Amino acid sequence: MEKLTCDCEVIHEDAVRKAQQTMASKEEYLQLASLMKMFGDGTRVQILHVLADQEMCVCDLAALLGVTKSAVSHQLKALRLAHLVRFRREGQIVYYAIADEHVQSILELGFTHVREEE
Amino acid sequence: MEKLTCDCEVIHEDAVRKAQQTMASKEEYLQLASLMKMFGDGTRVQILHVLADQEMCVCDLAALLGVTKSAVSHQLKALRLAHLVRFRREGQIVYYAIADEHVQSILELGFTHVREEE
DNA sequence: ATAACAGTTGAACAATTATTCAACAAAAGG
DNA sequence: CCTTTTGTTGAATAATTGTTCAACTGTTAT
Repeated sequence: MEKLTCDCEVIHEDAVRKAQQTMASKEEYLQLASLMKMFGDGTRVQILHVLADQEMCVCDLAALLGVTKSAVSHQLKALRLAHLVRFRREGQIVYYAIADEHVQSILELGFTHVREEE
Repeated sequence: MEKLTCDCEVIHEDAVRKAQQTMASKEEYLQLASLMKMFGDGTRVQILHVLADQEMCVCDLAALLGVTKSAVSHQLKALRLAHLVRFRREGQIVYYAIADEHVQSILELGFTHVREEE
């Protein structure tokens, strides 16, 4: 039995109960939110879109996006932790690429939605 | 001809040029990022997931999520501006629902990705 | 060794953001 | 008309976040 900590009473008890049953756990929503957060930044979304076509090294990404290597590296680390990119080292150069096809699918759905708005 | 404002030289000129051609405009990336940002918060993503199943009023959402009506209303406004939810008023009660099927598709892809991680 | 270059990291700073509180608008009912 | 209730709004606050700078790692070449 969970106390409802809000400033109002439930109006449609049936709807709320039904929702409670179909909901995922709070942790899962937080995981989902932090995944989606990766797509919620201009620099990161550019990186992901570019890497969906071809692998690239940090330096080229920095030049392409007009930011410092450091900035790109920080963002790539975040994307790595979210399992959205993978990388391979070749000498001193590190090449990054998209981790899997989900990334591309999510980007495409997003673009579709954006382009449909008036 | 655009000056590259970063702290390094281009290493793979061909890769960078190819990327430049397939890239969308900066504005489009920012629009996409602000769309995806809507999914990048625990409260909002819960709201979207719940509304994907059934419409709900602000009060019930607040009770369900354990936050104030005000917090829910602020988030619903953001979701409205991103064209992710629509609403109808019935007396004093305002019912919110998902705007279109894209929302559900994006959520599902996200959940799939999250659940695939070890 | 030493120098040069690619990349990473942590601290600091600025900017954005999510929540609460309080005040307000709009509808319903006594 | 006055009260109650749903919902919205703006200001304030706290927390998160993206970038830069500077220092550091590791690899390559002289």
